[in-house]
Formats: sequence, C-alpha cells, structure tokens
Amino acid sequence: MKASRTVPQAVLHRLPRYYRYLGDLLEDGVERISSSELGKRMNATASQIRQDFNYFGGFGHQGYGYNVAKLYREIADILGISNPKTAIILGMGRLGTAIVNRITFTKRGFEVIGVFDNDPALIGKKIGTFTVLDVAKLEDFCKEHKPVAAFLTLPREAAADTALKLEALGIRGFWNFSSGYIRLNDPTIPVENMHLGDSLMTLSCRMQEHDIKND
Amino acid sequence: MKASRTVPQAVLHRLPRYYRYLGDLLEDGVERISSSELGKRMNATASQIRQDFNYFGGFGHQGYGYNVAKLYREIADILGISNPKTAIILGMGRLGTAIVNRITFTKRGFEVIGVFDNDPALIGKKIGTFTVLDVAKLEDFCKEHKPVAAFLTLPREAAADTALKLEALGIRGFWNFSSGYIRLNDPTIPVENMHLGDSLMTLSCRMQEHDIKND
DNA sequence: TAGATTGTTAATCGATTAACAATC
DNA sequence: TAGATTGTTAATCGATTAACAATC
Repeated sequence: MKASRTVPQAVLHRLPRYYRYLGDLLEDGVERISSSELGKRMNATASQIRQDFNYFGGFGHQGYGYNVAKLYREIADILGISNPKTAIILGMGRLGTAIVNRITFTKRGFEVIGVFDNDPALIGKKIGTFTVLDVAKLEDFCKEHKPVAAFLTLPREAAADTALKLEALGIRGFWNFSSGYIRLNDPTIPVENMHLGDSLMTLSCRMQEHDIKND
Repeated sequence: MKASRTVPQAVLHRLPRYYRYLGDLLEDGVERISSSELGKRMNATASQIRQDFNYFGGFGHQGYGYNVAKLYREIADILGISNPKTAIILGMGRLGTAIVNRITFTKRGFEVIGVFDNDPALIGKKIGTFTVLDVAKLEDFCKEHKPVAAFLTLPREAAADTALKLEALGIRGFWNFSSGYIRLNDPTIPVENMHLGDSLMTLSCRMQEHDIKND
C-alpha cells in the first residue's frame, strides 16, 4: 500500500497510538476487532477509526471488522518501522543516556549508529552498547557512515547551530529535545520536537483552568 | 483577566511557544511588536496571532502593536507560571534525574516537593537538591504535604497503577513519560503525555513520506 | 492629520461525526 | 438468508485565514 502520502497530519499523529493498541491486542491473542470495539477501548468514535483506517486503503471486511495482525503490519509499514533509518545522537548527558536506556530504537524505525558529546569526561565512555565519540569527529563520521537522522539532546544554545551543521552533513530528520526551535535551510525536513518545558506549561495551564490550587 | 476558561485547545497549545518568543524579545530589549512582525518570526499568520491574543482579552493598541512586557506577563498568568503548584516525581532513574537537572520547575508553574523511587539503591541518595524518598512513604507524604501534581517517570507497567493510587491520594494533574496511556476515574483530570516512542515513530513516518532512505 | 495596526466579522478550509447503502 | 460491520458520502463542527472598519 502506497497511500501513506495522503495521510493528513491529524491521522498521522494518531497512528502511533493505534499501533500500540493493536500491538496489545495482538499480544492478548485477539484476532479481529470492530471499529466500535476499538473505539470504546481507545476513547474514540467508531466513525473516526473507520475514516482513519481508510486513508491507507480499507483493510476491513464488512460484517467482520479488522484483522488485528494485518492492520498491525499495515500501520507498521506506514510508520516505517521495518525500514530502519540510521541515526546519531548528539549530547550524551543524562537525557541522552536516559533515552538510550529507555527506547528500543529498532522498534520505532531507527538504528542508532553513533553517539556524540563534547565533554572530555564522557568521550570514550561506554553507555549501553555505545561508546561516546568526540563531537570533533562528527564530520568525518557523517561522511563515512551517512546517517540520515539526528537526535538532539543538547542544551538549547548548542542545538540550533548543531542542527544547521548536521543539515549540511546530510541529516534529513531531527528529533529535538532542546527547548529552542530549530530553523533549517530546507523547511521540508521533518523536525519532531519534544519540548519538555512547553508540555509542563500546558499542564500548568490546564490545571489552572480546573481551578486546582494548593491547600 | 479571567478569560482563560474560554481558550480553545488549539490556542492553548500555542501559548508556551508565544511565551518563549516573547521572553526572547524581552531579553533583547524589544518593547513593542506587531502581529505581522511576530508572525514573520514565528512562522505564523498575523491573523492567527491577533485572533489568539484576543481570546484572552485584546492587549494590543491600534497603530502600535503589542507591548511585549505586558503581553508576556499576561501569558504567564494564563499559563499559571506565577501560581506554582506542588508536585512530586515518581521514578528517579535516569529519566527522572535528567528532568530534575534540566528543567527549572518554578519557571514552568510547579514546585517539586518530593521525589520517590522503589529502588533501594536510589532511596536516600541526593539528586540535585532532592533526597530520594521510599515510595512506601508515598501515602503518608501525600496526606501530610498534599501535592497536587505528579510527574511519572517510571516504567510502563508501574505507571497505570501508580496513577490510580495517586488520584485517590488527591493528585489532580499528571505529567506522564511512560509509554502507556493513563486512565483515571475522573476523566477531567488533566494528563499531559510525553510519549517518546510515539514521537519517534511520527518522525519515522514523516521521513518515510519524504522518501528518505539510507544509502 | 495620515499611517499603521488592531479587533472583529465573514469566508475558507480541514477534521470530526452522523448516516446509510453496500456487502461479507 | 439475516445480522453485523464496513466504506463512503453528507452534515457538522472547529480552526484558520482574509478582509476591513475602527481607532490609536
């Protein structure tokens, strides 16, 4: 199925969630599921689920529902899980380390092939299965191994410059944890932001709306 | 201004970003800014910015623009920055530690008053300015100090149960880093999710749409 | 005053939900 | 076949953009 190109933003952001739920169902040995049943579990309307699943080519059967395994594979394909993209991590401080220890990259569509830092205390250190490389060797590394994605777990000041440098070195996708916004020369290059501070402020705002106060 | 109640979802999620940009302008000594100028910098339409700023009560002046300092304070109020909410952190592994070291909670509307873990190797350890407490003491702690928010940096399995327990103990806002989705008894309690895995899959999908492949 | 820029209404666009005929 | 459930079209809802009169 090549319909992925037409998947609208709103649907795209629901895909990982569908993927997770279907994975759970699969583990539980569920073979088929209807849009209404899945909707109940996921807190969504059956209509939306059918609409969404149709953007990538109607895999249901009338009177039956959806085959969980088939749908799961289908979404995995659209997400690009089985097509791992080479990635490097910039910044192996506590956050970079936490991420390496927490996430199975291959289950999310990536293969990490190098991790970098500029801190002499970290360079050469073993973190998980990776040895921290000197950021001075970044250029040579990129020329040799041609990674396509970069995960930025560095401080705000460093992130913007590093991103531009990486763009020049051929990086075509960014996962950004720094609080700054990244502006590249090519605005079509995808940048996924994990803005911790923004998320926390959103929570603060929502709690305030609910008139939640300390005693 | 009490208009915050009417701010729609879409606007709410843009507020932290406005806040950051205005903070930068303030630091640069910019006194006033027009919606078109801000739009140019933030990659948004002037129309949207005016529309957004109006949801919380029109602070601009015709022919002049917006006073940066005034607007900044206004947004801070809506976000609840100056009204710190007491919070506890559950899970002081690498991720919890990274967050404590990275985020200035008071600048984001929270005051962390306790951090917990169940790992004997961590309990009693000093992390930043906090001493890790035994999760066995959670109940007593909550009864005594009545925190209103909880940050969940624990593994998936533990998160759902812990959240329910915390809801019963009076927690009224969750910042969730675990990959699972949290279902509370009261569905109006705000839960802000930081789903690292989902974000990474979204990046994978977007890169795939751009036909980005490894060489 | 004239120019600039807001506040606000109307038009457009996109996303969600409802409805129901098609069909397994 | 009858019942269930999809695929798909139409209706609704919300969010974005355009336009322009109000006014500093």
